[in-house]
Amino acid sequence: MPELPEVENLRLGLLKKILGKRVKRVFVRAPKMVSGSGNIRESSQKKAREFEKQITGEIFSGVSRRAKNLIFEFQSGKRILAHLKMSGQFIYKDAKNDQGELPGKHTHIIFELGDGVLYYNDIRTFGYLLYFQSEEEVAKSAVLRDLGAEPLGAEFTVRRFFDSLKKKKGKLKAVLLSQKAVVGLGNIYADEVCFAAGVRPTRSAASLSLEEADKLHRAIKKILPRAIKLGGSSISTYTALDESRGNYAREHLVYGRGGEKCSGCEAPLRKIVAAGRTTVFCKNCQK
DNA sequence: ACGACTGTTATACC
DNA sequence: GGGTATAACAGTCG
Repeated sequence: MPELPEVENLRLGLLKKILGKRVKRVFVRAPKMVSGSGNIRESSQKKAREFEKQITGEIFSGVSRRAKNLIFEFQSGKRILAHLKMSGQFIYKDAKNDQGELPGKHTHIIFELGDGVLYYNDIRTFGYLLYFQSEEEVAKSAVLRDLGAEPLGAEFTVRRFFDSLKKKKGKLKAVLLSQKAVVGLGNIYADEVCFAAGVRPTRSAASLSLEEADKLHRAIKKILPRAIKLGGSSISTYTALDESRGNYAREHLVYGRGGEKCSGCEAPLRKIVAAGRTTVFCKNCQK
C-alpha cells in the first residue's frame, strides 16, 4: 500500500495513539514477518518468541520515519523498524474491540497496550518488523544504509538532486523507484511528479537539465506534502490507523488513468511498462 | 475460470 | 552494469 505520504500519515496517527503506552503483550502469529538479525526471510518459532520477549514491557517514546520505513522508538532505546511493502496495515483499536473484526485472518502481529490494541495486518505478507537494541543499530542496518535523501528534509536540494541524477545510468522512472537519489516515491507518486514536472519517466535520468531537475524537485516538494495533507492515496488496501481512507487519489492526474484524456491537453494518456512497472504519461505534456 | 494485475524491493540472471 | 525477470503472497478484475 504505502509510499511516503501514506507511511507519514500512519506515523502521525501512531504518535497520537501510542506515545507513552506500555506494551502489555505481543503476539507474533507469522514468525517469518519478524526478525532481530536483519535476516528477514528466515522463519522460526524461536524468532517469533524472541521478538515477543524483546518488546513485551517496552514503553513507546516516539515514532519516526525513514523513507517508507516506520521506526517505533521505546524509552529503553530499543527500536522496531517496520516496512509495509505492498499491503501492510497498522490499525489501532481504542478499547478491546467489540465488533470482533480484528484480529482477522490477515492479522500477523498484535500489540496489546492495555487500553488499546495495535494490529499489523498484511494480505500479501511481504512486510516485516525488525527489532534493534539501539538507535545506532537501526541507523547502520542494511535496510537503511543505502537510502538517498529525504524529500522533505533540508538535505534534498536542487543542486544535490541534479548531481545525483547526473550520476545515475537508468531511466528516470527506475531511478525514482530505486530510493537512491531521493526516497519515498513509489509507482503512484513517481508518475505524478514526472507529469507535474513535464518530464517523461522514460528519459535517462542523467539527461535531465538543471531546469528539469528543478521542476521535478519542486513537484516532489509540492505533491508529497499535499498528499500527506489529504491523508494519502487509498487505492485498494490502504487505510489510515483508524481505517479511514485517504483522499489524494482523486487528485491523481496520471496514475491509473492510462487511455483517459490528459488533463493538460486532448491526447490520451500513454500506458507503458518502464522499470518493470506500469507507467502512465502524456506524450505532449512531458518531454 | 484463468490470467493479468496490484502502493515494494532484494536477488538472479543475460 | 543496466534491464529485465523472478520471488515472496493473496486478492481482485475483466
